[in-house]
Amino acid sequence: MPEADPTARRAGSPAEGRELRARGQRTVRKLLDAGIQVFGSRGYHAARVDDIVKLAKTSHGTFYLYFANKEDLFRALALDVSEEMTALAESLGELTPEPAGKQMLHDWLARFAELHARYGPVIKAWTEAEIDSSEFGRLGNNLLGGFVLAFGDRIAKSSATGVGDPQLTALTIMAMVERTNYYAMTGQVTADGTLVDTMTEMVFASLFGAATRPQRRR
Amino acid sequence: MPEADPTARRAGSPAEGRELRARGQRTVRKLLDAGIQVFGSRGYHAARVDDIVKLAKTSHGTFYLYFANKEDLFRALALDVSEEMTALAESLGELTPEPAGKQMLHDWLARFAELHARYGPVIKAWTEAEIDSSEFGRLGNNLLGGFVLAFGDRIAKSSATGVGDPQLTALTIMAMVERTNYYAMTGQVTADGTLVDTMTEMVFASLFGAATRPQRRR
Amino acid sequence: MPEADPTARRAGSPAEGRELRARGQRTVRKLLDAGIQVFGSRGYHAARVDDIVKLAKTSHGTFYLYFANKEDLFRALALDVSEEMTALAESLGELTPEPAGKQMLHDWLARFAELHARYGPVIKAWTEAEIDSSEFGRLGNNLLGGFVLAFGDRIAKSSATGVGDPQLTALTIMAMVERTNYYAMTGQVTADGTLVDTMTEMVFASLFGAATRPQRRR
Amino acid sequence: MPEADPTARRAGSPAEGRELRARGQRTVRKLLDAGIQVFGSRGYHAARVDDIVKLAKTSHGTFYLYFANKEDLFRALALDVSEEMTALAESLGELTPEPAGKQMLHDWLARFAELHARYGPVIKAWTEAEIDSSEFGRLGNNLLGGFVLAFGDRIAKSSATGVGDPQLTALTIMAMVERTNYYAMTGQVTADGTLVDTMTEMVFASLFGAATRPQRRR
DNA sequence: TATGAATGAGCCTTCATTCAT
DNA sequence: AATGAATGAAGGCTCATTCAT
Repeated sequence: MPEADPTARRAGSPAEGRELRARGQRTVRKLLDAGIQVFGSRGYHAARVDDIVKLAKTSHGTFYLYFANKEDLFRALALDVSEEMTALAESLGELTPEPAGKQMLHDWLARFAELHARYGPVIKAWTEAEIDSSEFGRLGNNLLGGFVLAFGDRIAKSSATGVGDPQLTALTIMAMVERTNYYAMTGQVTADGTLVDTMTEMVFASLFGAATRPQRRR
Repeated sequence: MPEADPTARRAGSPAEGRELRARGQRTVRKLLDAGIQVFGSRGYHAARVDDIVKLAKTSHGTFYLYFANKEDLFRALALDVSEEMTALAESLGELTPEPAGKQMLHDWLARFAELHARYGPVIKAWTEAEIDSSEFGRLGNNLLGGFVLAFGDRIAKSSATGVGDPQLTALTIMAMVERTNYYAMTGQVTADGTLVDTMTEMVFASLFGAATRPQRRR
Repeated sequence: MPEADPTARRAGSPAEGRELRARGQRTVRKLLDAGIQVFGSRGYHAARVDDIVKLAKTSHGTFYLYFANKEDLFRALALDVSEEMTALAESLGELTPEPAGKQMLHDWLARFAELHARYGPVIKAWTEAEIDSSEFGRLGNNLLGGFVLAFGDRIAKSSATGVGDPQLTALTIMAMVERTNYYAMTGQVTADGTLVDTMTEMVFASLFGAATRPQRRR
Repeated sequence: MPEADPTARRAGSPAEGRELRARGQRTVRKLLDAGIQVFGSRGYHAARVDDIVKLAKTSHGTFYLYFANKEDLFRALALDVSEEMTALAESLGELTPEPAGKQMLHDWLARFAELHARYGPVIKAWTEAEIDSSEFGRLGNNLLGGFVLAFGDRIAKSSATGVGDPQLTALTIMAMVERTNYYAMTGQVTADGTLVDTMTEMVFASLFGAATRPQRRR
């Protein structure tokens, strides 16, 4: 399971950039990484450029060489998240009551958990940044919207006819998935495979009932 | 130089401690109400004492007459929420697969939605305030913890044996309930009765399967 | 010759304001006065809000209570100057070759010198501020423009038919008057009555020739 | 670590000191020219080294290879101006009431206007730089002083006995000449030959009266 | 009990200057 | 001879909190 290469999608670096620019590239990455950490631990508003700069072992001047301001760095991070999340949403397969469908769902939720573990801090700060920035707000909506649309679409196409409005169901499911991962991140629950298992059962049961669950058989 | 009387801050406890005169009572209430609004619309950090004071049509001096600082006002609000939420958590009845059990669940979720609609802004800001205040953090955990404990307890006592760890299931359920209500508050979904219905179905199905759902019969 | 009351034209203070507001009024005036001094000695860009605040014996916070920023304070000052200068321009009387006309000119130039002595520092900084602010620029043009128009008008109506374009002549005259006063302010020449006398002679001669000058008679 | 060679900075002195290679010469010239433009359009303080460097299509590092700092570049420019202006001051001929004298005056003013058009931006910034640099201040005084001395001397030697103190008269004349050219530069008046004509008339009339002006004859 | 003027620590941002390549 | 990334001191501005009335 290869870590997505963080270099690949940022700025204008085709493969690995040229020698001379390598330094700048490294600095930008240090700042972005520091940003993830600081936004995560302090939140958007409480995050100080000074914290980010210190963590990245660089200077204020350098920060403003690459980013217009705090918001700009955050936006860069948010865009990254947005892209990866959108891709994930679109990768959701067909929902079927068969074990294969359950497995697919399980894997998808596992990938969501993985992504969330990496970008959770940004997502957490996002909610806060959303507050006064319409752009972030829109991004936030689109992010969720993408998932709800994708999931709702799969529900509608599935045999889970028992549920009500597919979109609404999709929304509650995504609410659960997002928030449970958030709880895991903030340490309010231990994040191990069990969490993904439990979520899978929850979603599966809510869509197809408990029929396929062997325990119910006894 | 009298320390602001802590009892004065609690909106619902006029019995203990020196009573405030009617005028003071009114001022405190105006400030608390303004706090809910401003924390809700701006978030904890971005909320300005000036905003609160202006909305309450009073002055900075008066603010600090009743509250030690911004955090203090927020704590007062948070305690209110905490109390009401705890009471709600404890009021959850027995979970049964019968229609009566479903009805109980539906009513309970409706009451949750009601409470959330009232205190949502505070809950929203809570997440943000949590970040750097261990006390708020604990409050937050306890709040969620109370729900998870109560819900987990009811699951364990129910016939929903098919689910895995009751506590974990309870957590995912509460995650869904909380976050869906949050989405409703931020307008990312229209908040009407349908939402409560959908959540009820989701929870019910995830606990007892789709057996009671007439649609599955055909 | 009464000093123009600086209180009269600023802010919203009808006669002397109310008791409670007196404090604020005083603070604003202290800041404006400090502004004149600091802008004068350091120039617009080099002037530090800190300098102004220290001279006014107040704090940064207070400064921003009354002025949006450095530019705002400067604009307030500039408007004062603009108003007084415009009034002065309009007060120019009829230009005649008679001794009475010369006397009028002399008095008018003396009043100009007086005003310049008071507001010189602001006028000096103006040139600098003009550079990047179109608003200030326009103010500057209008200021000069008012004088040129008024003076040109008086020339056109006078018997000084020998001169070329009245407006152009007026411009050169105002250039001389303004700049000479500036030299006086910066100490490049000692500012006493002789300066006004010399300017009067200059202007008079350039308009009406040397005919009225007794020295030429011999 | 070689101190920037001071001779390198003087645009017109390639003879003394180590000669720069052609490339270096060109770079210095580009920087000086860019300096004139940027100081002119932005003013001394608002001028950014970055602006100069970009306009000169070179780098920060290169800038500091040839100039110790921003002030150093400005000084180089100021010295150029100073020299040319001093030369001009000394070239002023004899002031006589005859047409030849008027012609001489006219030509001299035209040359002043020419020089001002070229170096105006520097002169403009000079005033601002003067403020906090005693050296520039002195330069400024000397510059003006040279003109006043030269002009005063010519007045004293002339038959213009009607005027008062020759030095004072010279000062007001130079004030007019300098400021009118400044107005022309900033576009507050259109700069064509008429301006020089008008100034010539003004100066001539103020020195010798209107006797030679044909218009007065009728 | 209430007011609003005053305070100043703290944070974001700029830009002249240095340094490694 | 040239480059441009990096630096950090300095300055503008905000806002929670205090104080005089």
